[in-house]
Amino acid sequence: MQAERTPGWSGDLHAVRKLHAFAPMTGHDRETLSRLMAHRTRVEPHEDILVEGVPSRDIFLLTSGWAIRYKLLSDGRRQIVGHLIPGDFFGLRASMFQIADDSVQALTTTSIVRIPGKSFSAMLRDRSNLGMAIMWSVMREHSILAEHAVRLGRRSARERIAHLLIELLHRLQLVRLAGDNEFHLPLTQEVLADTLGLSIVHVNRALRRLRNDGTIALDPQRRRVVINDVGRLGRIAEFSAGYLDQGPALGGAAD
Amino acid sequence: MQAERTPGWSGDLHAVRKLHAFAPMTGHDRETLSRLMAHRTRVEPHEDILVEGVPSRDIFLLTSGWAIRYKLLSDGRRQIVGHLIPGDFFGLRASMFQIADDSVQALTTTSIVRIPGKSFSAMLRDRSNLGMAIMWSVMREHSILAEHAVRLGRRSARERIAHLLIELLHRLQLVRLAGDNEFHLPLTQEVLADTLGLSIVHVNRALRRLRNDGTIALDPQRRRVVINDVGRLGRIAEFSAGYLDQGPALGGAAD
DNA sequence: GGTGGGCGTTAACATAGGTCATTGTGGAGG
DNA sequence: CCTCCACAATGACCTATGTTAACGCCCACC
Repeated sequence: MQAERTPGWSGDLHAVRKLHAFAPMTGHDRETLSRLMAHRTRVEPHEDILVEGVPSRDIFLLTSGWAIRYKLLSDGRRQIVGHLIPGDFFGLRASMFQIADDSVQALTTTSIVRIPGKSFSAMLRDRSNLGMAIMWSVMREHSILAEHAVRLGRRSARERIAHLLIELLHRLQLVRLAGDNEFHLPLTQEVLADTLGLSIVHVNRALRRLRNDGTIALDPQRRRVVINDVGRLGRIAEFSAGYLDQGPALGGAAD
Repeated sequence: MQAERTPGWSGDLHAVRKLHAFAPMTGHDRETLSRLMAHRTRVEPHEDILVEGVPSRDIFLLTSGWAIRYKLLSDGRRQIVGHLIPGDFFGLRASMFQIADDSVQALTTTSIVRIPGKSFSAMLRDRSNLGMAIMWSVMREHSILAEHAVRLGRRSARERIAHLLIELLHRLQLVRLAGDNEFHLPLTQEVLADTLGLSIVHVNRALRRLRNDGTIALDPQRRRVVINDVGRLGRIAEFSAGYLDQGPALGGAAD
């Protein structure tokens, strides 16, 4: 369903802010993006945008709301392999391979922009900053995924939660969707559990401990987290932002 | 330390075979590769080739032996995030960002080829098949990593081992380093544990069960695995090869 | 031909985290 | 106003996996 207008850069600043952190978005790039954004689509919660095993050629940009990338096992177990927030692209891998190798589902009402595979190829061919910036954001996603694996394989429940919260804080700050120490977190405990490889009950326990500690505060109604002591949470998580804050090495592969 | 000669394609077939699965390697591509391979380096077990946090501009190609990609926590916990086998490239992310965001260490005596960042950039700029093929192999690695996360987050010890073995069987077969149902596996139980997010003891237990089952056979001396019943192991793992066997969509982003 | 170190194997025991079951609460819809 | 439903919260209990500790084997090295 069609939704918001696209008056200049009102709602799409997220992507620009993020990409800008990598490569300067020229007027031309912005124009290109803006043209691509001509038609946005609204997606409702629980709707799948990409489905594992199904062909897809296009690239997507999430412009508002949250989504997850996940895989299912036949007995219903689900592992969430990533979270998509405004400014994130997805579908690139699916467009390079024949088919999507994981599913993407909206968590909240979201709006997305579909960039035809052809347009994206053209951008790459022209070596526009935009194309390069998107490649960079794929690499960054790869880094995030590697940290996710460490979280799943070698951290305790408490550490996993702490680490995820700090990671999200950083990512959201980059697109100005988080304050210094608080943000809107539309994840149910079930989603957290499937992200962190834990049971719902245990997520609840660990969360409560963190709250009793006074380390964080949750407002379940407004779905808001406040991190009372960012330093402490970071220490629990043993978080180091290296994998998120890397600028590009412009002389390198992207030269 | 300098080692083998590079007479034509003797030892480097692995990479070619793998890349060929993606895009036809023209004579020109082969020539380029071969020029790049001019000097190979030998790396001894336990030697780090890349270190998390340390700058690196070059791309590497592993031409023989095994290596791992890993991260450490301050108390010594280690999570292996990937295995590198002959034909695998690494260092691309490190070259796009300022620094490596994980470490790469040789498991066996290996030989590697260092491709200067500049040469790689040039290949990309020229849109050579080689450059594209390398991008493709990065994407494939991303897919493998996503499956790794699922393995860590939502599979039991037994399933994790089964899944890893089948994955390695497939990957090794692609470069002709595995037979129909057996291959050389130079991973100690400690490495398996750090890969699978388990303790050494528990890896041992799960492995023994698999052996008692008759599902697999191990020759610890010769470091060889024989999978007596590939179908069964695959069913235990709930393995589907989609994420490994994807050919390229040449009309897509790589068009 | 000792000896020491790396690796695999096992048993006994400890615990983080899973499962099951129940209750509360707020919002959506009749 | 009542009902339903999704979600959070918690207690009781269970189990997969971790920990500690010991032992054996092979092999490299002295």
